[in-house]
Amino acid sequence: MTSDHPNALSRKDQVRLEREELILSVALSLLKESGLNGLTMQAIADRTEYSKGTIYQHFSCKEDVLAKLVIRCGQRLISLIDLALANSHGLRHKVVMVSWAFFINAELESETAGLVSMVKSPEFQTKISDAQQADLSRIDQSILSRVIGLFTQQTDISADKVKVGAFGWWAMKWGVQDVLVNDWEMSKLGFDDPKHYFFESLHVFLDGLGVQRDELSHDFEKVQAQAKQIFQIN
Amino acid sequence: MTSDHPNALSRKDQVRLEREELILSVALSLLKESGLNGLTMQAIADRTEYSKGTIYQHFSCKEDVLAKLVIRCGQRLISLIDLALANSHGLRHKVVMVSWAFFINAELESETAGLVSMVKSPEFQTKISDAQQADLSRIDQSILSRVIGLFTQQTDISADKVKVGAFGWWAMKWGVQDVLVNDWEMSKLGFDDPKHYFFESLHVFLDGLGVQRDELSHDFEKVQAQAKQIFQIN
DNA sequence: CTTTAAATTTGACGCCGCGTCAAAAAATGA
DNA sequence: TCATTTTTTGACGCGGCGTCAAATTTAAAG
Repeated sequence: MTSDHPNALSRKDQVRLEREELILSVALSLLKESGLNGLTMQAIADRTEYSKGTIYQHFSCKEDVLAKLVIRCGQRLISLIDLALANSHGLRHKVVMVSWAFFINAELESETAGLVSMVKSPEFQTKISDAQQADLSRIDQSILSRVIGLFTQQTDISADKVKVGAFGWWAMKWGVQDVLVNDWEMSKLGFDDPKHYFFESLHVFLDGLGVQRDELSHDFEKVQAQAKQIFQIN
Repeated sequence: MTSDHPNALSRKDQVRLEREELILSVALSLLKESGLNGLTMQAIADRTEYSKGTIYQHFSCKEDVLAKLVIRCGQRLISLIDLALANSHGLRHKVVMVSWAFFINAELESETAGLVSMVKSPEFQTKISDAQQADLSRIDQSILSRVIGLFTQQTDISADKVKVGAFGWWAMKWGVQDVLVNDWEMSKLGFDDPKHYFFESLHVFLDGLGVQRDELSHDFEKVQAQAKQIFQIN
């Protein structure tokens, strides 16, 4: 039983992979339509026209499905970040564009983005496989190492500030994500557009770090348009 | 049936309130011992020596219990913040001490602190009463208004930066909270003590805002000791 | 103290979703 | 065609949530 295509997946694996895709896409659509509550294993089975047992041959539990969704979302994010880094110039501009990668990725699949912090909770982690935990961990590592590398390579920031820069950006970014995904009552307190305030805060932070200013980066609308163009949105 | 103590709670209400306390303390201890999974309505009933039905006379659902825990935790936080504000001087020092209020509050009851973002999720919000939602909302408002007030009153920050300052601090703070409660694999990337990095980042941010520096605020150990003293920890 | 009425407590019950597994169906191959 | 392996199926058991009719307790009235 040798494969016809030595380098390709066997027919069996091919089918298996396609079905996994199907299950995930169905899960995502259920999530969009009726939220976490509407996403049940039975519902996935019904919608995919398979039975529950078959679903369980691909995913060990509900958490496994959700984790996989988050992992895919994270991988897409990384590719957006790489696009951002490849299409920007200067530390400040790069940091801004990387931040936009996050926002746009979250917009592309807000349902999934909202699950990230839940997936990182201890309760959740105990239910998923070590492999999945490792995948999730690797995503954060990939992102953070890119940011650290970015701060390191650029000349306009002192060596001892590199990690502080990466950390501060990381913390701010997650804080805002939290605010955005559940739409925290920010507006009730006069913060109508959290993204605007995020970028203002980010610039203040970069100022504090001693990162060189540039005109383009401070123009919210212009940078947003640029981001959408780079990431090919709309 | 007039009350013996005109200004006090009626006997009935008194009993009711005591029992609510009991239920919450039992819920908290269950949470500490066996996590969210171990916290079931039946377990609360067993531990309190009441029956499930009676528990349900106090709380409409499990989420109601959790929300109440988070609200109490938030109220204690506000009192810590007020202590911090009353015992610190100058904008930078005050911001630092308020941040410590958060960290120490989270340490005092880490189980509850870890629930905050979950409680804010849309799924969760649909399950709790409007009153609870309002209480939760009010806590954030109280905190943010104190911080905004703080930035407004001080003279070393321009008016148009006030909201940016409050927002940036808020975002950073939540981001770090996220990192701390689930212990995000920060250490794997060389960020051994997130709190240290948080305060370094915070100072960078305050620098960027143009907040006056002072010696004390930059000494992590000293400020931590001061915070513990003010909040009467240990 | 008894009787009656109201208030409170109880836990068995119904429901739903998860995950399992023996049996059925399909695929393989001889 | 039939035997064997692989895959699929959905009925089932379990556990937790929330309910509600019945039991118990408390209060009031006679």
